[in-house]
Amino acid sequence: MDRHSLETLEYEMALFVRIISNISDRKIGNLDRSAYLLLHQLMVQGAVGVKDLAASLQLDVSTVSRQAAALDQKGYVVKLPDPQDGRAYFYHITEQGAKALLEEKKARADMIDKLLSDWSEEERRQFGEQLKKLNRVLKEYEEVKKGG
Amino acid sequence: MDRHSLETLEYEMALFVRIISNISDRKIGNLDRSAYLLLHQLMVQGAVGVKDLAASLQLDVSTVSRQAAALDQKGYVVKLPDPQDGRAYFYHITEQGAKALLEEKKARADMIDKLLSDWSEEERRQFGEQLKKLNRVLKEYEEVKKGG
DNA sequence: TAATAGTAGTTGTATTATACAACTTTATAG
DNA sequence: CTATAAAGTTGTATAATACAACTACTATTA
Repeated sequence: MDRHSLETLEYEMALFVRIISNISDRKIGNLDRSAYLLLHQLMVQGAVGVKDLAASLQLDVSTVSRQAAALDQKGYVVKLPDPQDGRAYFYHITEQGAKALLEEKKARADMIDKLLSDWSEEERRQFGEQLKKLNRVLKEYEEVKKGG
Repeated sequence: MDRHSLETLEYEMALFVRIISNISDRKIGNLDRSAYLLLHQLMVQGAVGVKDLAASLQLDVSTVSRQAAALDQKGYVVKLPDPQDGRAYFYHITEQGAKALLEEKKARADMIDKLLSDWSEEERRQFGEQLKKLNRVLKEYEEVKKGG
C-alpha cells in the first residue's frame, strides 16, 4: 500500500486515541465511557453475569465486577442471583439505567453531530461504517492477543 | 442528519477508543503511545521545552515533564539548557530516539496494514483523511474546553 | 458419597496516564 | 531592589485497567 496514506493513518490513529480518550474521560454526559459501554452491552445482550459481560467487553472480570458494582450503587443496574447456580448473578438494567443510557447516547450523538457539522451526510455514513469494520478486526486482534 | 448513521458513529467511536486504548497501552513496538507522540512532536517541532511540547500535545506540563524525563532516562532525548533563559531547556531527540521512533512507526504501520488487509487502497486513504479532519476539530474542541 | 478440581464473582495490589497544586529557580516589570 | 510572572519539577489524587489471591458454590471422579 501507498506508504504515505499508511503513515497518515498510523499517526492520526495514535493521535485520535489520545485526544478522544482525554475528552471522553472528562465525560460527555453523565456516564463515563466504561459505564456507557457496559450499559450498552447489557441492553444489547439482556441480563447476564460479569463473566459474560467481561467476555463481550473484552475486559478482565475483575474490572467489570467493579464497574457493575458502581452502576449498582447508582441504581442503574440490579444484581439478581441466578436461581440455577448459586455462584452466579444476572445484571439487569433498571429503568433509571436505561434512561441514563439513552440520555448519554443523545449527548454523545449531539456532540458528534456538532463536531462533524461540516461533513457531508455521505462522509459521516461512510466514516461510521469504516470505523465499524475496523472495530471488528480490532476485536479479533484483541482476542488473539489474549488467547496467546 | 440521519439518526441511524449518527448512532452508529457514536457507538463505534466509543468502542474504538476503548479497544484501541487497550491495544496501544499494551504497546505496539517498543514505545508506548505517549512516548511515541512526544517523540513524533519533537521530530516535527524541533528542539523545544516542555511548555511548548505540552501546548502542542495538549497535555499538562507536569505530564510532559515526566514523559520527557522517562525518554531522557532511556537516552531517546537529551535536555539542554536554553542559553538565553536559565529556567528553560530544549529537548533534542537523539539518534537513538529517532531510530526508535522510526521503528515504532514502522511497527505501527505494519500492524495497521495487516489489520486493514481487506480494505481497498481508496478506503484507507479516505479513512486516514477523515480521521485527520476529525482530529483537527477534536483538537479545537479540547482547546475550547481547557480555555473555558 | 466424599474428595478434588473447576467456576462465578469479589477484593487486594500494582501500573499507567493524566491533572492540579505546591514548590524552586530564574526572569522581568515597576 | 522588590514583587510578580514564568519554566520546570515533584507530590498527591484519580481512573481504568490487569493479575493474583480469595470465597463460595458446582461438577467430576474414584
